[in-house]
Amino acid sequence: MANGKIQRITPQRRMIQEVLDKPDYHPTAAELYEDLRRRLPRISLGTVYRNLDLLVRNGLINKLDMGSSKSRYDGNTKKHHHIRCVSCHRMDDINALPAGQTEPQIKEIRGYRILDHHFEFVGLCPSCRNRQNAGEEKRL
Amino acid sequence: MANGKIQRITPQRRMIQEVLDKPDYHPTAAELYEDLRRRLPRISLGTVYRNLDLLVRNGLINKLDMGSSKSRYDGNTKKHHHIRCVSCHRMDDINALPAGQTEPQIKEIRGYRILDHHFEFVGLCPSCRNRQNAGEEKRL
DNA sequence: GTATGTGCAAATTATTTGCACGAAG
DNA sequence: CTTCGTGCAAATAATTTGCACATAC
Repeated sequence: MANGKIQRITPQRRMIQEVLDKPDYHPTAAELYEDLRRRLPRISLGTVYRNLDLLVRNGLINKLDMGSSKSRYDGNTKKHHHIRCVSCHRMDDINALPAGQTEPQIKEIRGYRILDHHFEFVGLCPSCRNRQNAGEEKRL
Repeated sequence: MANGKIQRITPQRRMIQEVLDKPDYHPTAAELYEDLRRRLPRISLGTVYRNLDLLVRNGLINKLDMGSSKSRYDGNTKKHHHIRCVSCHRMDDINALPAGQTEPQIKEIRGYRILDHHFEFVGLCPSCRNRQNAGEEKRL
């Protein structure tokens, strides 16, 4: 993986993209690795990380770093936002902003040239709302 | 640090809060540690992490996990948003949303009970705009 | 005086990388 | 065939933790 361009299509690479194409699926590298192993038993975690990094650098997937030490990856490259569960760390897509909200069009703030923006909503997912006040879940 | 409540005020704990009170200051744990060592030469990195975690759990500071493997910490607990430089990872506060933007008031999306939301703007900070197209900086 | 907090060092977790072999083009 | 990619294992980087001593209250 000398430079940053994708040169070859390997089964590993193709499968990573294919699996990440599911909607509302934002796995960590380790979760993705477990998924992939069912179909490519000899794949290694290093290969998963190398390919994720390559796909991110080529703009084919996105890396999400939010509220956890582990990165998550998102195959949906269309503009959208996320909602994350504070309790179980589940993450889902939000394709349209809530009523009355519009995407900011501004190009400069505080001297920065603005390239992009994200919303993140934080809350309790449907499952965690139920067993809510059952104390903190995994607090990773 | 048996449970989650702050029991005692130690010089280390007081100094961490005091240093984090500066505006537009969002250091990583390691950066904060270096800062603190100038005034408390014997402080340890473990103590910094333990106190940051405790302060976060008590709502006295915020932890920011965005676009990097290192967490940053923010002493400003008033509602605000951030802009982050893609190149040098500098991060600044945005206290008011851009013209036309309002804070979402919605309480539920996709079955989640919404507790909070953040905007993050991403762009090039003033310094990096200058030496821009000078290729990628530290890509941490 | 006692429980909580600290410093230190070792442990853990997530991610990255060197190297020899394998496979895409 | 040649270069790029993979598996494996070891290396790094960030964060957490066990333990004996120190200190806030």
